[in-house]
Amino acid sequence: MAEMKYDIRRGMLSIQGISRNELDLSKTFDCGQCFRWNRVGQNTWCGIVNDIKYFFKQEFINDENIIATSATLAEWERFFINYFNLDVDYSEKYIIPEGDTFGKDAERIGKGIRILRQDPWETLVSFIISQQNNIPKIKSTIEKLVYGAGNPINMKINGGDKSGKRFPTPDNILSTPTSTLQQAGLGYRVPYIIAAAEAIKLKTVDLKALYDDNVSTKEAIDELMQIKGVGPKVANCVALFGLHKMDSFPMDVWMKRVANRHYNGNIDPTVYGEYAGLVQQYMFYAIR
DNA sequence: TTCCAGGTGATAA
DNA sequence: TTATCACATGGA
Repeated sequence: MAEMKYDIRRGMLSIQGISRNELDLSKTFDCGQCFRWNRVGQNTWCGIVNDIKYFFKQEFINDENIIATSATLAEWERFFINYFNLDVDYSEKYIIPEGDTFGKDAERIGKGIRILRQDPWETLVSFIISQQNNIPKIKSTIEKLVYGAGNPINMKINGGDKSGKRFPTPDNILSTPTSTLQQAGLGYRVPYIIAAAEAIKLKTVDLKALYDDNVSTKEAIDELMQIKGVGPKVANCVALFGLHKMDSFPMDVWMKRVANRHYNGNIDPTVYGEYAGLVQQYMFYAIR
């Protein structure tokens, strides 16, 4: 990656030197891996990370990819480069075999997606909610859950403060009345969310330990599946988007469609190499 | 009204 | 081991 150049104008940090193929915010935030980044204007997104509300804007001027953000330079360097995984050159991390035409097409369409390093607990809750649900409803359910069960905070927004809610902790979930959880629209997933909160609180499942690179993807998935309501699909999503196990390969209805249409009903993720999960996201983005 | 959504657990064979 | 079914909710 070329060296990043920074410019600060009117309090907004501007970043140049990242190509469109390396980071495309629209694809990254809309590819279904995250549910709390919302488009608030043309090429502009707003999201809450580390209890701070951030704005990101991406513009392509004369082929130059310019990212503007409310994050400070220190926040960008200390947190977001890692969050967007920008210290890794994706092009060397996966393989799409010759003759895999759908794989090549998906790569072309999806290039610019980054696999975000999201909070593991938030990812676990989010993907339990995602089951048998559509993306707009997942987003609204998560918002209602945060509003109903999260602790209030003063969020920093462009220097000012505004009250908001923190993503509910396992303790928050366990101390929230079931009726409140129901009102968030969780449906039959309420006991699953409670089971997840208990597993984390009792350390039956230790997300921090699973994050370690020495823990294999299979070990992490097996442990996550101890939680009632977490099956192979949700466990793979948590492993990929929350634990950064890049070879996780979630198989959902859309990927089954991909398999049926392009791979004779069966995809072998191992052919795509150590970042197979990234290829999965290219495919998911391309088919939807 | 019916169908569907980034599935899973329980049950039966 | 695999196949089938119920499960809440809300948008299209």
